[in-house]
Amino acid sequence: MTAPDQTESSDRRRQIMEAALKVFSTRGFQGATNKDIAEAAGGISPGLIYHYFKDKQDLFFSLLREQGRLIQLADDPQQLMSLPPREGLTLIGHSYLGMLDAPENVAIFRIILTETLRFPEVADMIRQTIVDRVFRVLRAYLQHQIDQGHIRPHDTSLGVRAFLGSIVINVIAREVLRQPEALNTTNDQIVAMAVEIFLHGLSRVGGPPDV
Amino acid sequence: MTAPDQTESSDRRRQIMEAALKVFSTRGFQGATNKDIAEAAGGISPGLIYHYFKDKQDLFFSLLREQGRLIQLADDPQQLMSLPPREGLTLIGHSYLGMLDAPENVAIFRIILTETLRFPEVADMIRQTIVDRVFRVLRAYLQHQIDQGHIRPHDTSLGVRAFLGSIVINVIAREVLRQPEALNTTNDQIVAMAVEIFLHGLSRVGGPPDV
Amino acid sequence: MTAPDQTESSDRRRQIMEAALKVFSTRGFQGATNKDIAEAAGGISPGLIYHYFKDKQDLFFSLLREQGRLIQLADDPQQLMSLPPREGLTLIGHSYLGMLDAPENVAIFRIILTETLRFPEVADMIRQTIVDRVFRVLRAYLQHQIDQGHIRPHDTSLGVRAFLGSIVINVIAREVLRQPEALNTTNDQIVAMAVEIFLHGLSRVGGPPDV
Amino acid sequence: MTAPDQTESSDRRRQIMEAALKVFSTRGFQGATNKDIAEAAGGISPGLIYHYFKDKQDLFFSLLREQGRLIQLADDPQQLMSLPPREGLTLIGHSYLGMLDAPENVAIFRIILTETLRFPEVADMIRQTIVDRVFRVLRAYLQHQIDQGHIRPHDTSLGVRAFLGSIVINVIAREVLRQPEALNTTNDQIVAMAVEIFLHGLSRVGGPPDV
DNA sequence: GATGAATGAGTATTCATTCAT
DNA sequence: CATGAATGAATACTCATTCAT
Repeated sequence: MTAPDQTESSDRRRQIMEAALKVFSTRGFQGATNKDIAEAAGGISPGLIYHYFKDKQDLFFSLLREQGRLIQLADDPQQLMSLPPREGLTLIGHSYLGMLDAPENVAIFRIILTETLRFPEVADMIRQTIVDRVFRVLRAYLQHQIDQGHIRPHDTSLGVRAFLGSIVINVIAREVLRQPEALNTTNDQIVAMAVEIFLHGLSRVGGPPDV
Repeated sequence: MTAPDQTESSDRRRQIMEAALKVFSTRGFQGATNKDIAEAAGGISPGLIYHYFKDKQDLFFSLLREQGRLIQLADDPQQLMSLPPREGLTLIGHSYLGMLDAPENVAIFRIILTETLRFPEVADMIRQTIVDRVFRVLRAYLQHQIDQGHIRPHDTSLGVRAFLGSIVINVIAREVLRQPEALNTTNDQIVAMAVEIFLHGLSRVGGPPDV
Repeated sequence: MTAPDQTESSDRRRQIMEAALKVFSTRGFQGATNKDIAEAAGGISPGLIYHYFKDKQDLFFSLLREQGRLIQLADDPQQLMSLPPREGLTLIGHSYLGMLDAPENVAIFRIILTETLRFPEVADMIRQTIVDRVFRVLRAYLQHQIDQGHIRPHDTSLGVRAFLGSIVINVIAREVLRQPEALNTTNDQIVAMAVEIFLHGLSRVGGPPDV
Repeated sequence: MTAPDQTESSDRRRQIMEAALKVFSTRGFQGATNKDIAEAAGGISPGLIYHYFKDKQDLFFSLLREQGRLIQLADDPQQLMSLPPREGLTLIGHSYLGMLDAPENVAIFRIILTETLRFPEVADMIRQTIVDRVFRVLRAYLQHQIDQGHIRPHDTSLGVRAFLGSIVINVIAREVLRQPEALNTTNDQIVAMAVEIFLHGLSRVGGPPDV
């Protein structure tokens, strides 16, 4: 008659993880108390967390694992591959940057930066569930464009990092350092600049006409 | 004949700060206990820390402040300005990246990423003592090259971030995420790629000959 | 049939306050450790105190506030007013002195003397919850007796203090200074002397016959 | 050539005791740190205290002992005894109350109230050096007046306390409870009221004419 | 499932006291 | 005499975790 227990239980579990995501992202792993999390989860009792998770660290890792899986990337390689460099990179850039705009993902991003030092496993986990996926897609795309003759051959591992770095640093400047200039920059500007540089550079010599 | 002995007390202070730098950078502000720091400072009594610093936060901030001041940048603008783009950017890139190679500075970098969320003041301090100085030098250089006609006019704020981002991300990949590919990359490769992309991009169309 | 069990938690709270009252009154606020209090409260864990009180000062103030409320005074003004001076003052004197006989109230009295310097708020609180109430009753009574022509007009504020002072000093002599002579004096003697003096004085000139 | 060491040393000792008197009286024994005292003593080093006193408690007791001795009372019994009741009591009252007006003595008074509970020895010491002396003088005076037929025979121990209590309570009301009415009262008013009550009481029946 | 009282192991901090200089 | 660095013991307070209900 009643809804299956399983669902109800999963809801509660998810509710706790969502609360934990918020709290961990603002206070860090050590700074977040179980009481904080319990309150953020709609005022449940701190003890209840231990019905769903072995301990605080288990909650933390479960959170990263499951949240990491939810992150959506430019994951339609089929369609991506057929795009020419400017369009493809713009798509990837926006996809990646847009991902960092969703509050849950900013939270994850903060946690990565914050807790990776304390828990080496977090670095591994994040690499496996997020970073490597992005890199794989982007490297495949670059290789494809090289094969197509649109882009010069180069160390794509370095190339991928250079391209993503020129985008991601803006998020750090915004969210971590809160640099005034960075706060006024739109995602469009960021991606356009990253793509333009990646493809043509800013040198006047031998480059395309002025931007 | 020798320098006066009065440095003894300052030595102890410095000794504590150096220990704290290590401990904070691996365990974070909250994770570092005074006991840890006291042990790292050669087994002194934890109470002694309070002779030199008001409290843990004072130690932390003193540390960042004084360490931040020590960071040496490509600070000879005179010589820098006269260099053509490739040489100038390479110099800046190496200067910046080399700075991050010194263990104390990697520690500072980790702390920045880690504690900036918990202490907004840290973001301010770091911006003032480090980031803004780097940005100022680099923006001035770019503007100069634009004025000279070597580089196309563009939003230099975005340009600076793009260039530095394509370098700094390698440090994150190395030190934070410990990506295997990033660990095998030399500083020379990183800077060369960043400069090449920044100046000419990787597009075959209208670009220079293959790298 | 029996009262609901929900008092369990309040019982614990009260148990802690009672223990604290004892410990504070003998060791003072600073001298009382949470360990002392926890042990006096039946060997509970010191941490448990923080379930019921924000911190040590909150426990201390809660204690004074709630205990202060419990103090019963000659609070039936109706009946009091109709009594002639000797009976009325004797009643008030005994009521006040008897109050100081209860061990909890001696404890409160000690705390007042002891901590009022460190916490000005304690003085305010005690004045409001205890002293002002006593003074109000007694001043009203004196004024009434003046109006009735039984007592000469005078500054009743000073009069009240004189009467109470001649009683209270015996408690100080007993409980604080432990003067041998004071220890042998009964409450009856104290009150009788205070009343006699207050009404007739001890001068032979123009006074009543010998006591 | 230099002043005798002994004096210089005594000066330093006295300087520390004076500083300690101030600090103890505002912060209590436990609340006063050696650092506080050293600073109040003109910025000497905390360690120096241990040249003159065995430990903090020794400083505290030395202080009370020596300060107690300094307190000057209505100590010319010869002259006192010859005064009639009103003049004699007024002199004693003013002498006692005036003593409490000197800041050092208010400090002592506060310390008595505050630390007597923690150190039973303090009660003994104070009783011996101050209270008993006052009582002895006053009891002798009362007995003399009784013998002279000026005052009715009574338990002079109780009588002394009643008289002093009606005065001292005003100091408590002022200094401890900070009662607004008490703050506006002059010493003259206090003593006059205490003497008037002690001699004639406030009853209209059989008393002297209105005050 | 759910609560929240209870514990115990920690942690920052304070401070009297010592002692080398 | 005098300093102040150094210690160690104490202490208020926090919090993850457990468990009886």
